[in-house]
Amino acid sequence: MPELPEAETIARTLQREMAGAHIATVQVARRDFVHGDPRPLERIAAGRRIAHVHRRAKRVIIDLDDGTELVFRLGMSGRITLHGGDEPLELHTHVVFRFRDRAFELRFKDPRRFGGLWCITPHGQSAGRALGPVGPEPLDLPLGAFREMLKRKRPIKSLLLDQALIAGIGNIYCDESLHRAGVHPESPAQRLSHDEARRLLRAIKNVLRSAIRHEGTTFMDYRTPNGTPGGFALKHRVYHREGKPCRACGKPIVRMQVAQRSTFLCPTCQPLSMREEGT
DNA sequence: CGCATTTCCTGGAGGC
DNA sequence: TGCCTCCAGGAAATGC
Repeated sequence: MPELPEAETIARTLQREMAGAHIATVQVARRDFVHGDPRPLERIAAGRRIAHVHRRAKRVIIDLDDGTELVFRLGMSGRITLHGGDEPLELHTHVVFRFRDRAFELRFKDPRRFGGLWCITPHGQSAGRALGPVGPEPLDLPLGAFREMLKRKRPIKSLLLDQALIAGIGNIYCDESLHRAGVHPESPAQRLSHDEARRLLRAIKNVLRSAIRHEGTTFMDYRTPNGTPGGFALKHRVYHREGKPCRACGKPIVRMQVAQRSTFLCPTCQPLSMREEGT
């Protein structure tokens, strides 16, 4: 389940391996997986050079030398991998890039197809489904702006998962951050104290930075582009640990539904925030 | 506007 | 073993 740290890991790997690469050909196996400029991606990208690879929110973005942006949204089962060209195409491989000056090819596969590839050309027609609005990057977010965001009644978990408000946090890192901050996922956002808000933002940044250092989290699908799993699962304190002892207090981790998502928490370490308004 | 619910999709897990 | 149902998840669409 690629969230911000997984996308960051993929982007860094691709920037290291692919910056400067000359695209020879592009193969699109599923036309409805590609959005944006309606012209064929094969013709837009072939012959271009990869200028830079970076990340925004959970998206991996390849900048081409003519200003075209290729935006990869990974959904939950999306994978970008580098393969020797002689390896057989895996099922659900929707787009393949081949290069003049690289031995391997770049493949984008996504069995569940919650992801997609957006081709944004500099003066191109912006047809097709557009990308939704994206909030600020959490790693750059100042406390003041974060507290401004919290002025809503919604459960804090549903707010942290809202990409239009804050970018890149998914189910795993949301639960981990809330536990580290000692905040209950159902706490109304506006009921968090100043100290809870400060702890939560700090926890989000620490969890994301730590996960990036470990190259992300691997439960099932996710791998770095070179095929190695991420190492962050070992550090999980609540996610997928229902019934197991809380690493802080020893009481069992509880599972519940919040914001239509499976949610893991320690009710002892994460009391509901009850601050009265205006205090 | 704000928030909840439904939908998309496949593969893996669990029941029998 | 094999078949069936259920469920995970991000985010857009729909409903109230």
